[in-house]
Amino acid sequence: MHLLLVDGSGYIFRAFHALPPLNRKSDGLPVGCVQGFCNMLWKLMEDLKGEDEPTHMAVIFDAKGKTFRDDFYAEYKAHRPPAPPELVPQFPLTRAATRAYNIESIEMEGWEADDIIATYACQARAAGGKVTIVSSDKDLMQLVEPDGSIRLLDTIPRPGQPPLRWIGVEEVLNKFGVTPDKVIDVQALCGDSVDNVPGVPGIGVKTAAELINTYGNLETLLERAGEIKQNARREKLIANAELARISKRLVTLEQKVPVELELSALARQPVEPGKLFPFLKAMEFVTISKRLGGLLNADPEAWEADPALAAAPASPVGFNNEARAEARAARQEAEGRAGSPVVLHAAAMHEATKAIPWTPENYEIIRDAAHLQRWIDMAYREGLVATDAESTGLDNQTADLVGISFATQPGNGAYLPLGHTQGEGDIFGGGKAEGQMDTRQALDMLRPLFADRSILKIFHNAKYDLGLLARYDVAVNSYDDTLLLSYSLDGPQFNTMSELADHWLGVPGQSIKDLIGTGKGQKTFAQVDIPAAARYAAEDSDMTLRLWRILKPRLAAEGMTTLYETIERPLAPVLARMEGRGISVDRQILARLSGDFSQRAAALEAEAYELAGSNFNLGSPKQLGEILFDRMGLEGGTKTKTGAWSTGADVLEDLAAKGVPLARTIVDWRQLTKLMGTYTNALPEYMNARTGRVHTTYSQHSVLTGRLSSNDPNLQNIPVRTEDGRKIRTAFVAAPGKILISADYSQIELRVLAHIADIQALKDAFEEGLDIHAMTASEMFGVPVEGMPSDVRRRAKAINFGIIYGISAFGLANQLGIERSVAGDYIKTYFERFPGIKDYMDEQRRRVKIDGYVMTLFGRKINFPNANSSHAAERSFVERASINAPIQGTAADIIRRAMIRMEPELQKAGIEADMLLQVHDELIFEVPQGTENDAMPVIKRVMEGAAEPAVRLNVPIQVDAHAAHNWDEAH
DNA sequence: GCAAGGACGTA
DNA sequence: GTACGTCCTTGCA
Repeated sequence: MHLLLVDGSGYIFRAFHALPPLNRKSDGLPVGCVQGFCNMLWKLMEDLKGEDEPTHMAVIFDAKGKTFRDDFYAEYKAHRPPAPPELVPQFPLTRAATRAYNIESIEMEGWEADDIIATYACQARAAGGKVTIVSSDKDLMQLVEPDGSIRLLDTIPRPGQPPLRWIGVEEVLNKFGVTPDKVIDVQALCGDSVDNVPGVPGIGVKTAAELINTYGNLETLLERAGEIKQNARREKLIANAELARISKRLVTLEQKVPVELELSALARQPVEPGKLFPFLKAMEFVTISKRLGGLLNADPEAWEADPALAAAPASPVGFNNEARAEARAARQEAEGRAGSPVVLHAAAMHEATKAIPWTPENYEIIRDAAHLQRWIDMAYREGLVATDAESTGLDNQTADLVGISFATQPGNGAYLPLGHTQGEGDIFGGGKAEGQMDTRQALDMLRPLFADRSILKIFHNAKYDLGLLARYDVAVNSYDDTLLLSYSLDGPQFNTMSELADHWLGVPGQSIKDLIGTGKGQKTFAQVDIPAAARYAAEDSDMTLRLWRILKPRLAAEGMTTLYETIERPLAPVLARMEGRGISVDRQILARLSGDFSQRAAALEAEAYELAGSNFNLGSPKQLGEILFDRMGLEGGTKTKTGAWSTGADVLEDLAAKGVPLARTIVDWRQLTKLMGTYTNALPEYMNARTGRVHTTYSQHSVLTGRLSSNDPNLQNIPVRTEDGRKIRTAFVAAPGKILISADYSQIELRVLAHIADIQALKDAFEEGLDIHAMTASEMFGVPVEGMPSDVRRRAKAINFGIIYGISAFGLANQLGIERSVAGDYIKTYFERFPGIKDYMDEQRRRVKIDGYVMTLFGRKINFPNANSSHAAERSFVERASINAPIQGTAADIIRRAMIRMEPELQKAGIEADMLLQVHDELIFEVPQGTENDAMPVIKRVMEGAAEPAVRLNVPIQVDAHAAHNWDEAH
């Protein structure tokens, strides 16, 4: 018999430190050690052929938890740091690898791998067999037998040494200066700092071997310690005799572990392709699979990946597609499986990262090129750097760069100040503060780093930094964004660094207000003194890096990799460029409108005072309510939730219809003042002095359903419904020599609904290009489309929208001004005419209660933590929102995909067109005049095909595009 | 100076 | 009935 025992745990740790990191391609799971382990096992079996070929074999691992040694010496291995988080998911995988090779994998709680190895080695030797222990652990040297029946084999590759190194008595003598039977006595004296075996302080291997060789063994030495001549050595031995005895117990391997498997059960089994290839495929080890396939004369492609270990399916999930429903089931199972490797990894990264202490005193201030170069070098060594640009404001189109911070490992950090000023209270802002690098020199050094695709830059809100850095001609390739990671995983739940730090790291986030103040006395970051700024900025990068370590692995664990990598991350630079371009606004048109509106508003104001019989603040709903309902005593007033009179437009319209002229006056006045306050007066304030254009800021991470939002100014709510409102659109103009194109999706949400809920009648109508609201009316009310009264169509339109919004009889009645019972009948009829709708709605209601979220066709999750609220109104709200969210969200995903593809497609087609704005289902472009007819078909094609190939919609998507010199005419 | 509420602009 | 952002008033610190 020849028994081969492999020290699996020892191998994993050595592989971890020796091999470069490797991640599974489809989900980023670390698998470097697993791959190394697989290679090692195979190579071992190849190398040990002929007379060294083992007849029995097992791989032994350390089990987690305490061992009997901890019972009598609590400090044993106490200083050992927790396993690196990348290693944690690989522990179970190496066990699985062993089984895949059809080799016994053995571990026992309470025992170290070495004890189990010792036990089997002794058993085999007693049975007259030969034993080879594959390990480079010196603790196992005590087992070596002079007769060669037990040997160690070191297979860890070392430069300049043969690949296989046999360790027999001679090698043990070289290492410990004694024969194997005395190794434990030597170790008892010299101890082991790694395992925290104390030994006798001040005695090393050399002295220990000399003493043991002189006195024969440890007990004799300790008994006769008084005879030793050297004073210090004698006293140490006498004082620490007990420590030496404990140390000996610690290093002595137990040879009588109650092992479960008999020796005979370790007899070698042939490799079975049916066990091997499903594992290798799950790990995505293509090269190993091919090589072993050739050697075993088997086709690796004949086996599917082991579903228990494979990457979670990232494919999007739909409602009406059976294959996708299956994928969803598989993914949810994967998500719920606590022991799944990616889930394990994510949890380990979270734990490990949280445990890293905060050491702000270590943050550095970079004041010269040499120091900056050291940080650039560190980024190259790590392959990544978290970074954050500090600037003078929140708008990256006007703010100036003040400094840049970096972190390459959790706990380190540096700040490169560039634009700090000196001297406060001086209206000229003082000069440049001392001790800062020249901005141009620093950026020249940093440009290659930011552009280097092999170095990952980690931002929090990359869009801001990308847009700011672009103004300094710094291009960024290869980046991650913790804000978008968080949004992909958790939606808009955590929006700020502060909230993320609080939730994931358990530390309070920083407040910029503490540095720059607030209100009138607010400073800019440039005025903050450099040490304080450095502490803040470096910590920001440190936090970003820590958050990244926690959030990135969650993508794979929770099946959100595709969403993040194909939609969220690539969209950020597209938005940054749109923000940077801005749109041209005609100041004169706005000024003329302001004049017109304010004159008319003033007239209405006077009229209102006349009608009310007194002057009051027309802008105060409180005062208006009191005048209408208390003083004038009008009937039919309703109260808001705070008990104030309700004076909304619908209430005033009702009153006007009942012959209250004041109500009409107020409605008109409100419209005009709204247009002035929000648009004609406000927009010119947003014109950028540098570009002469208006630059909105998009928020990619604020909307529950996946839509964008626009702010400062909001260019997604420019008026369109009223004639006066539309005049404002005429002020959004093309630059000289250019023309605007507006391209909008026609009925995108109803089409998405028709697809998701699989409504044949709706799909047919879209296929035939019918007027969808007229078709609905005709189905519901039995009125022919030809010559249909406009009111009938209007009612059907309201119902169609109602369906998208998660219809209720109450809401529909309100909208149409009809009885609730009539609205209920409408809904009933609708469900009868389009039966799939009800199924869809019920399915979403059911899912949100089970899962706490619903999903778009592209796999975006929309969370509803209150789905099972005890508050009935809240529950109903969640039900409606969960019906709407997959529809609105899928439409949002589609236009996001269109935007990501638009620029490369335009370029490919040789078309010069700048994408300027997005308004949920509409994209605005600026193109050279005369090229619009070339641009529009490309734009249409990209938008209409944006769902594919990820999702094949079974309704046609239609985009209408128009070109004109201003937005009103183009729309 | 700030937060909340009401009102209203968009898809 | 869904999803947003902004302006203005009000009330409190």
